[in-house]
Amino acid sequence: MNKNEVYCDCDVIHADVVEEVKQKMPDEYILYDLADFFKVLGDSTRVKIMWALDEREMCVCDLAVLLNMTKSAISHQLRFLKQANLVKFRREGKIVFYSLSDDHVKEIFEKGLEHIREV
Amino acid sequence: MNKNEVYCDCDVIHADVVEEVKQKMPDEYILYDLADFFKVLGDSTRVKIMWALDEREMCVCDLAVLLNMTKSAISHQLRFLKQANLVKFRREGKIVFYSLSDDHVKEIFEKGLEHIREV
DNA sequence: TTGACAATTGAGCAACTGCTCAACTATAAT
DNA sequence: ATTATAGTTGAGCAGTTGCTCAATTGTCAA
Repeated sequence: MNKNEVYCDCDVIHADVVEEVKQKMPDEYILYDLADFFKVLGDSTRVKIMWALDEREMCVCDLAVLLNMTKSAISHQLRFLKQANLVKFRREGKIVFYSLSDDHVKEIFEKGLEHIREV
Repeated sequence: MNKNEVYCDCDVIHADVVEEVKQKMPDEYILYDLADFFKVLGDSTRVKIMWALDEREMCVCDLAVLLNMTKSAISHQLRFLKQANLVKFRREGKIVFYSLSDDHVKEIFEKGLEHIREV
């Protein structure tokens, strides 16, 4: 796909505004990564996991029991959270304990929760 | 589907932990709404729109030109953002101007951006 | 009233996502 | 070694999502 192709179906109305905003626009990949970051938090199962891990370190089985889901389903979602660096883990024998990996994320998560509770 | 049915395929390992976390767990719908909130921010088109509106109030056409997309596509996404109360709008003749509706959201959005830039 | 243009909307489709299921690995106990 | 349990993984499928396209609404100017 040609990146320079024009898909827009209308003429610019406020050329000055568009130009000004375009100048300041961050690199494409930054906004892409930002969307991916929010996307990881944009699923109820993952949000529940995040909330639980925000309370306590937990293993896959406990999470499965808590959320009444299969280990497999939980494990799949933990994979996303791991890849996005939202959770970390430690192994203790057969058991793998998960916890939140990042205070920054914790803050954003808790701010989101606060926002929802006010609406 | 029966809500009380058990889907989990394993026994609880740390019953005390699960019980404690279950007690504190917010109502189902709260975490559901939180996921929906993040989900709205979890798309690159909507993130770009949010970023642009964080800079300046803009009309549909200008957004379409800025992001090189059709008015229709932009309008569809603005619909989501409207429904989620992330943007507000005002009509001026034929033109509809959109802007961010919420300082809380602005803060979460900017914190997310900051987080991405640090990684 | 008619035409022009900004914006919205619904149907439909291709791409994506979250789960299930079955097979697998890792570790510990016997 | 064998068995049991915790956890992971890949394929596949049903449900969801973001776009296109065409039709429509809303507003203004001639």
